Amino acid sequence: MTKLQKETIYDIAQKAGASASTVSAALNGTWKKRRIAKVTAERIIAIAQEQGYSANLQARALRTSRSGLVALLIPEYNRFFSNIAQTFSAEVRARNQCPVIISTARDPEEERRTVSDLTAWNIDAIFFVGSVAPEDLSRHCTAAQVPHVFVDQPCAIAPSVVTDSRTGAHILTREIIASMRARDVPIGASPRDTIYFVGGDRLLPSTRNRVEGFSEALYAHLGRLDPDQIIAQTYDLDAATASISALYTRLGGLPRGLFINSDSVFEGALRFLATLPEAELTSCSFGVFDYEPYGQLLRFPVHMMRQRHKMLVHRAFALLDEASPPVIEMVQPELYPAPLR
Amino acid sequence: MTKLQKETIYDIAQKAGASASTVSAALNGTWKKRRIAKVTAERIIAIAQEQGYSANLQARALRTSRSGLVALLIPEYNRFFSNIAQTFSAEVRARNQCPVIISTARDPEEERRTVSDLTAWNIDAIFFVGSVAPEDLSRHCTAAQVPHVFVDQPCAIAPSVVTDSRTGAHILTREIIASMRARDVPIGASPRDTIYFVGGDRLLPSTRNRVEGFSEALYAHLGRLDPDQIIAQTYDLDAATASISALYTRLGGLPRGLFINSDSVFEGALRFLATLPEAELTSCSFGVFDYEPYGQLLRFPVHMMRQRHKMLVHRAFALLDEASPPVIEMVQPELYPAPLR
DNA sequence: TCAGGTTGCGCAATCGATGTTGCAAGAGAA
DNA sequence: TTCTCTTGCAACATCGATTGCGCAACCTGA
Repeated sequence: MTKLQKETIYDIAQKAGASASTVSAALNGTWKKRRIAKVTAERIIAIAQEQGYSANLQARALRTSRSGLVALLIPEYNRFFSNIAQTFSAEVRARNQCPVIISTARDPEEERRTVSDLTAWNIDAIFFVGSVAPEDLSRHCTAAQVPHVFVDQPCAIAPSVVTDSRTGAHILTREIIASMRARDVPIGASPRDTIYFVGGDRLLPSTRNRVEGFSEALYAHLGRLDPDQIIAQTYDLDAATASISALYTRLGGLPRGLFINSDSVFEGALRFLATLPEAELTSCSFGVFDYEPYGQLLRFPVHMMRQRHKMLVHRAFALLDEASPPVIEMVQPELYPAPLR
Repeated sequence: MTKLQKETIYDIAQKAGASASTVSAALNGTWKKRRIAKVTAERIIAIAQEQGYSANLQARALRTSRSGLVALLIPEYNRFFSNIAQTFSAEVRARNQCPVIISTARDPEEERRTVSDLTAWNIDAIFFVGSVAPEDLSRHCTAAQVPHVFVDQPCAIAPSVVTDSRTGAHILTREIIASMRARDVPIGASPRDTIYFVGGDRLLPSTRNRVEGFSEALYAHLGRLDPDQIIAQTYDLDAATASISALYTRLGGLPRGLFINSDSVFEGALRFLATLPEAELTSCSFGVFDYEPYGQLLRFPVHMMRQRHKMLVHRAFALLDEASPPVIEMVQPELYPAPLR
């Protein structure tokens, strides 16, 4: 069993008959540079091992002003962000640093506070995922000289890696159109015979780009587009339930196509959809901009656009490593078409 | 904009015409106790505010040997653990501390390393969720004098809060039985006309308890139970797919009842189930020991047992607060019966 | 034997915040 | 006026690891 009273390099030094600085050098691997005899270093290392010594990281961080901590800020713990977190953790571990993951609930104030906290911890780097106010956060980090990168939400003044939402939305929309045509829906014939875009926040670039990709694809097919077809105020789950329900009432039934922005919106929508008879559901072609394995197992066909979370994270690390200037790197999402039945 | 060079209490002291210790006292709120004049304290606080000062937390932690960090260790980021993480974060924030969430991939070695890391950071407390080797971890924490608590997986030598898996499994099993009877299944008539338990790790207490609850309920109804009906080696998703598939082959079809242990197993199972025609699915009554909103929207009825994650976390905090001795506190899960169709 | 080079290691300052101790100035009492 | 309190604040040691600097001891060649 290890000591109750925490050991310090001074304790080790005493036991090894050396000085604290020698111990420090030995344990750091800098002993060669500091011309410590190999035998001395090895003796010290052996003693430290057997005593179960581990350095006080605050002291080290205080001295070196590097904490060995790398943070990931996510809005919440949904499937997409959790996947990102998983990939991020593994990568940080592989670099012998410590991953710290914090959710900020899409609250700009909370984001700022968290960044302050983290810089007060001399954090080595911060990954922002889906932040609400990127530029503001970036300025904070720059002021505190903290390297940082944005994922899934671009920042004008910092390196960013984002999913190509516009192209993705375009492709997904075309898939929905194809699916409707396969069912002989007279696209555009009536307000119900078209596609509606639901969910997300139009003020955010990702939603904006998805709306653009959606609009382009639909316009290319139909030659027109009603602004009413786009209902994008929030990612909130309950709001999604309400939106779909309202749309249903307005149209007197489900539309023939639905473009659903994000998995939380999907989940919210399903709460309403679950109350409908199966026949109504199968009369609508669904496209979801996100991937949710359960989606493929529902009673109606759902096309999904999966964001490549591993790629996003890996590219983000690459940008950090090369101390990249502000650029926006695009990663293409993958289409998961609905299984044929 | 804040300074480029980080400010210290010494800088503030100079600007305020005071000493560092006075500044420290003023900013800590301990100025009253240290007999600093109110005006002085207010002047210092004002200056610190306007300079955007924030304390170097390593220095503070080094001095006080309290970091203000509270850690949560989870096996992975699935829905249940993510919910726990969310609740945990909020609670820690409310206490003005900093939540740190780390996933250890169910790897005991990784768990130990992480605990070492955390104690090296003078972590204030650790919450272990679903740990593989609780006693070992607990000893480590005790040695390092770190308060800790176990959630969802009991520890013999530390306070723990767990879901009452046994009672929950009993109730869920009865629900499956009721559902089978409603469909006029001749329970026990043939190997297919009964319930199979799939997934989880029998070496872990939670799975063991669920198996017990399941067995009791089934035995109470039938008066017998074949050990073959219990297939519980792992929580792994791919393994679950394989298990269900093998069971299907063995029985020449789906059984009439399935008790599915955890959402990851559910997801794995669905990969196979999705390949079956709808009629086969509706011939089986499903019970899942976990809650997954999508489950209520599948093409077949699924009964679910939801773990009360908020309650689990709140009780865990309570046990920590009262510096509880080793006890195991039970929290009842909630049944979410399949919606009627 | 001595200048000059190399090897091996310890001294002490430092990072920034905290808190104990002690000192000076003013208030009140004698 | 002198003595005792009280008030208000600064000096300084401290937490533990890191690192620039420098000092011995030893070696080598002249």
